[in-house]
Amino acid sequence: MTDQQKSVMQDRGTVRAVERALDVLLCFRAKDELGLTEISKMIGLHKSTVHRLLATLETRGFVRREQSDRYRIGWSILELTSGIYRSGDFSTVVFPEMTALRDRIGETVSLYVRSGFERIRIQAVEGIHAVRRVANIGMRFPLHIGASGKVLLAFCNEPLLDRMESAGALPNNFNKAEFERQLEDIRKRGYAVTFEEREAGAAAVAAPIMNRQNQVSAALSVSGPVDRFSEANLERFIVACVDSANLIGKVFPF
Amino acid sequence: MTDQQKSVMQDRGTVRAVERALDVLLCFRAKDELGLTEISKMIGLHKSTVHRLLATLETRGFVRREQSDRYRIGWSILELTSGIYRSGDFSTVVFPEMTALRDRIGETVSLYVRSGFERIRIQAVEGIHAVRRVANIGMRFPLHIGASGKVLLAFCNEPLLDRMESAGALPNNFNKAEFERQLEDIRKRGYAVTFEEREAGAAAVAAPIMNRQNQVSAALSVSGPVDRFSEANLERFIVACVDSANLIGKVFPF
DNA sequence: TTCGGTTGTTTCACACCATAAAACGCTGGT
DNA sequence: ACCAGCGTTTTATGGTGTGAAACAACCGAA
Repeated sequence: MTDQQKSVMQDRGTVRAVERALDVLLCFRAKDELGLTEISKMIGLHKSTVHRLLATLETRGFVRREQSDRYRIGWSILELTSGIYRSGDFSTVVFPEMTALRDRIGETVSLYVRSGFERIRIQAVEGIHAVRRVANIGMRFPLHIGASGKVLLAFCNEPLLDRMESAGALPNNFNKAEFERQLEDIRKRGYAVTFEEREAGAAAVAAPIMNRQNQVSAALSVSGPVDRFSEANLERFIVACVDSANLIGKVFPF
Repeated sequence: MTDQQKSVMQDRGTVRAVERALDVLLCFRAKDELGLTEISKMIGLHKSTVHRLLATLETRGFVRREQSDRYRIGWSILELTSGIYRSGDFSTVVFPEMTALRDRIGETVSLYVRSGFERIRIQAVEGIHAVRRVANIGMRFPLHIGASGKVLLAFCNEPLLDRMESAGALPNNFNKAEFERQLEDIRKRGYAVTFEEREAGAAAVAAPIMNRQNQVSAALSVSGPVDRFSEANLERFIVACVDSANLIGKVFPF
């Protein structure tokens, strides 16, 4: 163990073994079936260490093994998610309003929150045109790409963009001045619109959900294929999305 | 630390600190907002220990704090769930078939797997009569109560009931001989029917989903108010449920 | 205001336990 | 038969997780 590692791990007030175990769990974001050696390479730990961590995770149901040598996320994770939306009355207010918005405009409605320098899609209601059900709830995306990311950045009180820059969370050729102008525009309008930014062929409208302290707590977005985001539709989408976001922000105690 | 504790923790091949951290996480099954001292009382650890564990969990996004002193489950949990159904093609086979079954009969369709001495509802499609959306996916129930629990027990190759008995997972006044007869009956019929067993006013039909090794891998259930489980309907429910379970078992590589 | 009783937070010395290397069995491919 | 890769087990070492105690900040009661 190097001196650098030593000095880093000194006095952080955290438990190293636990951090490593959680890192093992987070490996399953990338792939939903992993072998022991595979994991040990991903996080740079010794096989035996990972083995013990996995055994520990298994006793509590956080990982499971299907046949013999392949590990998967365990069912305990599900138990914890069932309570995640219970904050206040997520299921009686937010989800119904998202569904109503989807029914009004027909496109996919998503809800994002910020976590660190990323955003997480914490809930989604599929558009009526959706051919396949993509269950990518929980997925992370960068903050600086996509309508809802920009909304979360634009209405954030702290100088988040600066912190991202100094943390190296932005690409090298990132035009910060231009981006700041975009954010200013979003703040003025009260919503964001993007075309084929995060995904080719896709467009999105996003509006901020503000809490009572007038801080942005989430972003509500409407997204779908660009060809359905015509001039006429776009106006409808914007109005509907902003309205729903305002309504949720008024009612929901984020 | 007592000698008893020492001897217990010897040679388990697991990491104590990690087990404790996971126990902290599992506290959020009972309540979705907890204070530090509250947790420390629940699992019998010192405040400072829990504090360090929570700080560690927070760095990886497994818990979050809303205002200052209240802890909640973090968003990282959501990231892990998104991949949980990806085993094989859960979303393209199992979920559509469950939805189709619901559309055929109108009642709530649930999917359970066994985890230890309990069953977990890993997916559900609400019946058309459902007034409120109950998002209790991930919820645990005993194996010996309810139609799907009995199915999981009946078609389990190992002597699970014996192990439950010796582990004290059964109530004191449990009539094991009678229960064994019920299981034998379920094995003969190929499905289970219960009336007001787990919940007052509710009835359920459940059928096993068998994998290629002819082991039960899950239980599919149809449930609703008893008054809709009349003689005539019941027959339809049973046939439809068994059919869907067979279909899923054939296609899905559990 | 001044208490007492809560919180959550920080510090610190000591014993303990997590660690990684190495050796082990096992399986599958060549 | 061989090798390469896997997961598992064992072991000595010293790093590190631990809980008591002291601390700070809050709240309601007297």
